[in-house]
Amino acid sequence: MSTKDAQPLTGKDLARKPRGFPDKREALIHAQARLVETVTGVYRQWGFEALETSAFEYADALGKFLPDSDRPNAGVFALQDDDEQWMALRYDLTAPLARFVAEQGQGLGRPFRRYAAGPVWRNEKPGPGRFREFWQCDADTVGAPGLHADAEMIAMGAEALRALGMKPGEFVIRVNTRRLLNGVLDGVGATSADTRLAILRALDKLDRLGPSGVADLLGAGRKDESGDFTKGAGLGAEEVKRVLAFAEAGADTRAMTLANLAKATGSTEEGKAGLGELEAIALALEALGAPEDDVKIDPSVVRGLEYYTGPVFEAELLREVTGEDGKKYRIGSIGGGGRYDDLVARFAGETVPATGFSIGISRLAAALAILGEGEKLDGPVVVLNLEKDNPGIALGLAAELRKGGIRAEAYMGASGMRPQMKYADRRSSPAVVIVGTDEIEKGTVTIKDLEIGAQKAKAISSNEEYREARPGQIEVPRAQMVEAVRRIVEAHA
RNA sequence: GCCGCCUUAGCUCAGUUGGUUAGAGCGCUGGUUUGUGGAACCAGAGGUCCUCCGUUCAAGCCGGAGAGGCGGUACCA
Repeated sequence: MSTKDAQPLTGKDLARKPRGFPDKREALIHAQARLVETVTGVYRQWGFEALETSAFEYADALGKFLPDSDRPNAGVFALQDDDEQWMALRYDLTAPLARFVAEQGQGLGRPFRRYAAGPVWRNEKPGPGRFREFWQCDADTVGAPGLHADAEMIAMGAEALRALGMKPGEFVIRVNTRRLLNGVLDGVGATSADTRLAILRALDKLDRLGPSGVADLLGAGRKDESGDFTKGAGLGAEEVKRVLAFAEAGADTRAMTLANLAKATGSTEEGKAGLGELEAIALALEALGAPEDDVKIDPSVVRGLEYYTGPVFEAELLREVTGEDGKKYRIGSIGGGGRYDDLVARFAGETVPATGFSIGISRLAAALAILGEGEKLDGPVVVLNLEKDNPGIALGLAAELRKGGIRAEAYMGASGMRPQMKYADRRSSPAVVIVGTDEIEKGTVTIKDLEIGAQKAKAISSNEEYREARPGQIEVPRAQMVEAVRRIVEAHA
């Protein structure tokens, strides 16, 4: 600290972006806006209403459910208000909802069904598709204890992902319940909190590490590629086998998985109760028409180690994603949720059953950007500034186009024509308007369709020919400019 | 947090046994063409060789420490 303070940063060293806090440009902003609009549209259709809370909450309202109880100060961004109370940026949209519900008390009718979209902040190590500031889009039902409320969340989540254009097999929502997991833990005689936690964490990695990796983690431990060692849960060989058999009970259909689980679960109270929960959810999913491809029961889903009390769900992008750099990226989880019956009780004393689903907008947008599915957006029409002594001509024409409802700008600067054309090209302009001495004398404007121009240019080899051809170019009387430009712009859209 | 790899221009990188003024391609800004996107040619801008300390007559290159980045792992409400 002291060394750095003594040598203040200057110049480029000063222009540093904190990692994990993305700068978003045109294409990404529009992609995210479309995602939010689509997802909230589905939530509204299912009868949820909008609720926005602010970025900051008091740290104690975010509660003991901090990111990592091993490192209580990491995970959230916190600061002290001028009355010395600790405030923290929200790390999800659920904890603030619980605070809101508790604060409103009986005044809020129940069940309360709300959706929300906005940024959340987590102070963690960022990675590809993983940020310290990112958007989530949530729906929650507060005050509904029945399992059909959880099933509704799951089916609606699947519908939202479908609405975003995902095809069968491109994503899956995997469903489990904490009670079933508790049954397994009881079944192998895991009593200490540490051991139970280690087993759950190992299970959660089944899809990434595979059965042998999970077996290592359940037993003595596992060494990763870099040689780092992770201590295991310390189960005996027989227990490892039983836990793995349970975790791998997932099958093609929900009914088959349930049948497998009935065999693997054993006779513990919690196990039976958990199985019953999943059966009830499966039934409701049937009624809601949730496709088998979209929603699977998967006993290896753990998720939410702290506040989930019952069913948990995890949405995963299955498509393999290859970036422009040729590298393959694993996007993984793009959403999830579950039942959190005790969260409101922290504030109110009164237990309020609640369940919710959350879609990770930023991660999805990053995935779609990597997939190259960002929208190609047209830039503005550019009016070239050729009469350098009289920039008012270009300004006036641009104003006229805008008045006609066309997105347009006059070129700012006094460069030659070539740089101005290059500028319009880089902006992805649909057209440029060219008015120089010739046009002024004739009372016309020249309009160039840049897309047609680009297509025709491919067939032209010499530079002279290219210039002579002036592809995609028309000259119209000045009075017809707005209409002629509009035709070109609309043909692009 | 732990482990590994990496750090030279906006980007991708070259840079010999330590040797004088650190380069290329792409990109950017312009010009050749007072008026045409691609191509060609020409020019220009752009560098704390990550930082500091050390070794040396001499360090982008060698040694040490630190920082940052990437990947893995842990964690992920």
